[in-house]
Amino acid sequence: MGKSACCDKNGLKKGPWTAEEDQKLIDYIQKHGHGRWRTLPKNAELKRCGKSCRLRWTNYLRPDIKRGKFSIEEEEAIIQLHSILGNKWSAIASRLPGRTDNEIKNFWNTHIKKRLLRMGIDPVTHKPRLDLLQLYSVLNSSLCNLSHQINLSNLLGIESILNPNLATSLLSTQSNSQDIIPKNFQENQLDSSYVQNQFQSVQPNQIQACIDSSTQFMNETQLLQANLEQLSTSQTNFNCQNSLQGLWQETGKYPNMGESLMPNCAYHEISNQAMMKCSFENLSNLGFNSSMISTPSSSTTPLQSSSTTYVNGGTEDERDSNCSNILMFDIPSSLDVNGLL
DNA sequence: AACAGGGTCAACCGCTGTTGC
DNA sequence: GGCAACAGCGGTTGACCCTGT
Repeated sequence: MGKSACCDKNGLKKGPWTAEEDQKLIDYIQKHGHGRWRTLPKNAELKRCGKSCRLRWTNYLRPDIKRGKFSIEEEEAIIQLHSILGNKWSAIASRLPGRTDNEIKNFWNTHIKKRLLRMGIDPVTHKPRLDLLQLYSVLNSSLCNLSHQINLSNLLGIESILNPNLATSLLSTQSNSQDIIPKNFQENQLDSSYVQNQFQSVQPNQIQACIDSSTQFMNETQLLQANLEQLSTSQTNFNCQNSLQGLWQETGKYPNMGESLMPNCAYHEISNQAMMKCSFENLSNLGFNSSMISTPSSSTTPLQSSSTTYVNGGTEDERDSNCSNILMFDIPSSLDVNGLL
């Protein structure tokens, strides 16, 4: 369908450019400037279509192109810009000097997208993946049925550390479902096979009800993120910050984190996942079969004493590891963690 | 050494938006 | 307003490279 490719006409060349072709194009553009791409190939004695010449110039030959690996700052900027602009690669590229839309698009598809997926974040919405949320909802629903045996305040063990509102809200959600908050954690160890049976018996209307409560849960995580911000003692100073702030002012839109957040380039979405991780790990502590509970990072890294989260790692693995570090909550040593968990 | 599988990225394709007549 | 030419964008492809077996 549609018109035929321009290069099909007149036996124009396709495929990789040779050094000779590159030189011809560079020489011509240096002499005459770019533009009028349609007539450029003929004038430059190139057997290419204008489109191909434009692409070669803008994506590869342009003198102001910055080549090489993306820095962490650039990566953070891309993630943030993508959360605002979506797949508007040219708009994103215009805010990253020296990078082309094609380069950013490729980098997104080959690196960032996969990393976000690994972290349980939907690369389209920049929120925790719906399937994980639904899993949480279903588990939550199962917990509704089992509420006589579950100490939900223990389930939300991080509440007192991070955001009492979150737990309070969830608890009230639970009590709206006629839940009763039991008294003591020792009584509440779950038999995983029993939970699995409950899991299978969940009705669609129960699932919907709990998806609704999960929506509230997500809203509350935004408050949680604000608290996490306060916990962080080191603010990362990214080059993109001014650019992003300008963009936020232009669009009036913050990167889906909730208006209460201060704009900076820290990866706020982490907090959503961190919340899920905590919830899942607490579920694990309650005896859920690990095969039922997929945590973004299954390791049980010890709680960190430092609250600095930004590490300028180099390799892919290191960056993943850094993300994992960000997920770790900072627990003051004065707190009795064992008591909370 | 040979092969398979996966990752990367330059280049292409098809579509849409803009401009000029 | 309608049309054609052109520029630009985002999605996709395929050649190449690397790594593991």
